[in-house]
Amino acid sequence: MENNHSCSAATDNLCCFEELTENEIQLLEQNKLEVTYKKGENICKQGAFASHIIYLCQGLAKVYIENGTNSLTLKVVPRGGFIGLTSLFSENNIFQNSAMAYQDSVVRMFDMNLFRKLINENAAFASQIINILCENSVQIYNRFFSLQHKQSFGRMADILLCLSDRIFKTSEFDLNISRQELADLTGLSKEQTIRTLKSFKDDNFIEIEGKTLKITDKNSLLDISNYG
Amino acid sequence: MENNHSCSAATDNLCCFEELTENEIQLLEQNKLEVTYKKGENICKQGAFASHIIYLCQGLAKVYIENGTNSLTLKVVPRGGFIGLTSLFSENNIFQNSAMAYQDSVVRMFDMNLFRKLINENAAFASQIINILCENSVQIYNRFFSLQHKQSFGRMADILLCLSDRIFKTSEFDLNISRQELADLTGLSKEQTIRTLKSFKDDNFIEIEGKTLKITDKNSLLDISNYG
DNA sequence: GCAAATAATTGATTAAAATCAATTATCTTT
DNA sequence: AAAGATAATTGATTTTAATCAATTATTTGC
Repeated sequence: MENNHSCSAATDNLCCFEELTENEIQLLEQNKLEVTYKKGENICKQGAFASHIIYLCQGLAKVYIENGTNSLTLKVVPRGGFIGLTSLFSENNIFQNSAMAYQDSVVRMFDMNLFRKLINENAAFASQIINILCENSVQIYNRFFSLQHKQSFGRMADILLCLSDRIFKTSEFDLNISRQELADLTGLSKEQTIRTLKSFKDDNFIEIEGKTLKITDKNSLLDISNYG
Repeated sequence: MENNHSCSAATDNLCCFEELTENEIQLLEQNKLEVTYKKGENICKQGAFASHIIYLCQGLAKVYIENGTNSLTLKVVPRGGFIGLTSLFSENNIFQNSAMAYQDSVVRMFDMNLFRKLINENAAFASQIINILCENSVQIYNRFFSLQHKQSFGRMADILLCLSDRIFKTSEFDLNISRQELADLTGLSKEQTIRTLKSFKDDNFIEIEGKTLKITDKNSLLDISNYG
């Protein structure tokens, strides 16, 4: 499993819209809604009616699963990612997960039935959606494995590498989420999250300066991710 | 999250093949391989070349993710389920997970590129595959949540309810997998698995007679699953 | 059917991380 | 800028389940 640090990102660079015809794009455009969310706002709630497929144009969001007590961040969705794709599943018109904006975000909402119709009529488009779903599954599986079998250091290394490689695409980035959010990503308590971060800092694997986090020793993090 | 006991099954009753034309079915049939696996044998290995999509005709299997040290059972695949669908994902010709036969099993193997071709040419078929992928994702997400946020009793309740409701479809079934396999399903050690099972037995939620397991108090298990 | 091997069980100990409790830092609002 | 609120940090304690070690059942191969 080298190089497989269980990224929680949904990197849908694959642009499915390219497969649509002029007409189909127009249909989508005519029926789309554009909505702005502020940092911290809910984009959708688990259990609510899923009337639309949500496409994140700008910003950053998390998709999470919750019950009364606990919350688990399933994935981080960057610009270009979809939210609510699992509700495409027939006879399933409710959101299976919640989503929240990590940053101020802009989304486009496409009518669910229209989206389904496009899938049923345009195989190339459907094929792209399949790609997205598959890639997404692979990432969640690896993340699942990470949280299940690695302990605090490995989990933290995985998440930091993911954020760096997949989300921000630079070794130095503004970690503008709270420690609690980071804890939800690692599946640790916020206290344990803080202690683990501190340990990485003391070992000079990372630097933290205010909200800015810099990975200074990626190889060590990779080692920790792969156990060591 | 009522009624959502994080089932690990892939219940693809949705039969995607119905959407294929005579010609397409013939194409698939002409290029299929049929292979038999004995209990315990590997059906596919993570990292190996994924030349075929695997369809489980008979038997029962698990899909799991592994590294050198640990293994995590992602899902139980009953008759009618697919293995290796995530490898449909373009430019990804390796199996992302391993699969092993829980029981003697028969599979059909469909050429990956042919399968991709059918998806690209038959939108209704593609749509069914999307359904399967979505349903599968929802189940794995719930399972992920269960293992992440529930403790031993809740996890065990989830798995027993899943096996009963989704896989065997009866409250009394032959649990012909080892305690270690059950441990992999619950994400617990085999010792803890045994202790948890024993506790359920002592509380008269289940009866164990040799390899036969009978759920005698489903409501209590549901309560435990939903925390209590 | 018996021996060896494998699996299941039980108890004792340890370890990892959660929780609890208190303090300090940072952000918000006016 | 001050006050209050929220978030971050640190230390102490507890909890859960893993690990370790030993024993008992059950299979399997001959």
